[in-house]
Amino acid sequence: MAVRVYNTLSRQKEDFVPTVPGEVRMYVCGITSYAPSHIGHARAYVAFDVVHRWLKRSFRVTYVRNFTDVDDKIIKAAADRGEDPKSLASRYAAQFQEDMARLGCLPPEVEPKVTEHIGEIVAFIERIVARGAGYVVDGDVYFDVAKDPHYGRLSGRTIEDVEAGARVEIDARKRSPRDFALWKAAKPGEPSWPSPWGAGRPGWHIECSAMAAKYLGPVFDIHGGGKDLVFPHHENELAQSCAAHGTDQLARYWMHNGFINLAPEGCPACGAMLDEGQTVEAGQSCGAPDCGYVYTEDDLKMSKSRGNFFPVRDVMDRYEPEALRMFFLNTHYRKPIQFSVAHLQDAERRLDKSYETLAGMDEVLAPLGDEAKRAATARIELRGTRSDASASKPSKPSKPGTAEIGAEARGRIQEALDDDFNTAKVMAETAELLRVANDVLTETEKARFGRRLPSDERERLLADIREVLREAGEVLGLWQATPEAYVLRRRTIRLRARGYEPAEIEALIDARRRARIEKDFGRADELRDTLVSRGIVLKDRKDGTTAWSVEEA
RNA sequence: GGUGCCGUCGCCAAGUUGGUAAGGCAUAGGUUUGCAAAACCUACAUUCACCGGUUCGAAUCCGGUCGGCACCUCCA
Repeated sequence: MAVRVYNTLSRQKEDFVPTVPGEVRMYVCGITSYAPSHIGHARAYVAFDVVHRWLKRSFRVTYVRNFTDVDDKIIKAAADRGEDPKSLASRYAAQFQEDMARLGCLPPEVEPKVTEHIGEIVAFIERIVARGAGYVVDGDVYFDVAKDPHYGRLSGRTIEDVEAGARVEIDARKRSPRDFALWKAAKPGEPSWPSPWGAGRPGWHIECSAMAAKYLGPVFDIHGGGKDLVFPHHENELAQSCAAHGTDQLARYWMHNGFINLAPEGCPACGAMLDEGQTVEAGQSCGAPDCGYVYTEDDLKMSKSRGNFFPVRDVMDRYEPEALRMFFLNTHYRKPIQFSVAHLQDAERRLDKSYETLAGMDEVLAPLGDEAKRAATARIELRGTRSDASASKPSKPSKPGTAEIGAEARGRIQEALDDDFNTAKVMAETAELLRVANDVLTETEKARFGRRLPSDERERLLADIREVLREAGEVLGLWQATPEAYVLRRRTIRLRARGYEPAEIEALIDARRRARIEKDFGRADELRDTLVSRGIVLKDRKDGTTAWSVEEA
């Protein structure tokens, strides 16, 4: 088994064989930095972050993601605010990097900006013109699509299709309506740079070709981006790069992630659509039979169409960033995702629960020290399968004994990741492992194994599972926080949202503890009711201590 | 008009180079608990929008129908 990647160019999964053995060069189109990044950006870069992380385990990876920081939209946004385009663009670029960090995305190896590569871009255009694939009109330079016999191969359109569907205003100066600008002559008041064709700025598309060539060479391994970029952006990049380099391919594998769709104007719980023009208010319940979901303030904000500019940071301020990430990873990267509050809350609950289990495991494993961990690490090793590595047999689902659970899960997770980065499958596997771990932690494993496990076997099993989860988490970019810290932080956030001090809650819990010791259950229940009314959920443990968590306000 | 994608349990969602339907949420029983909560166990799609075809065998391949979405203009 090797890593397999769905290639948009061939419309099928292919074995991943990098051009240079052991090395991967990937380019993913970054953002045009003129506004806060939205959840669609978040989805895309989380998807490629997993690609990055997974390939890094077995290859030396160079991941390049650009910032387009000169462009019509930036110029317009800056003009609207009376701000300098360059400073506006760099402000949003910095903000984007912050957002990505909060989402747990590793920074790419290179994050080039267009304005810092004008020289390379001009040289690139010169090469295209020299090869006869570009032409100059009044200080503009256009790419001559007719010179590319393969044009349309990526998006599956013929040249006729493109012309027939062209809604662009026809520019008589262009030889063909499908020709696109490589270089745009400067207009008054716009940022511009000198060039052989006069002052101007790069057209869209060319920056990616030029910067990819600089950092990755004329032909590299993976080129990625959102599905919307297939046409015209990537189609044009492919055409112009091949023209400039005299090659017939740019990237061996073209990867495109699916879109995020905003929740429809309807019930987030049952999905019942609202009628045209019908509105709901917070507190109103869903009219669908058997639903009765009560709309919250948030639902309305979320479901209200705010176009695509639904900023990630707003979502992350309101919900756990890691939960947003988990929500994305629960769906395969090529599938569309419906964004809704209900789904996000579901992810948040799952994440909280997983961290609680992780915290429980760490509690058991901590006293054992590093030796147990090292032993588990030696048993478990999660890495991508290199095409040049010896083939491993796909593991068949079986009824594994405690010694095999970790290793077999690891095998299935590896297969899932190798199979076009199937994170949804990985999430399912980790859910199983979490269940086994909980089983052992609550000492209810008898039903599963037919016997109570002796403590050394329990510890070994927990260590194995912990190790698989740690490694899977490393690839998914999940569970990177210390479980104990996470649980504490979540509790604090929710407590604050409800306006309670940890100390006053602890005091109530302690009072109840004393009442229980005195077998004054009436008083204990009374205190619990008080706590429950404040959204505090108590979990009495076997050792007499009480764990607690706070429900969402 | 052109191009492409999708339609799997009440909801979310894997599985699509054919071999007999992962996982999560919800729900119903149960174990556990002073009572709870949490956790765990069990149950929950003979069926994959519909119709027809190929095949020993199809959710997976082919044809058609219906439904949804995206792109063709800036977009992750």
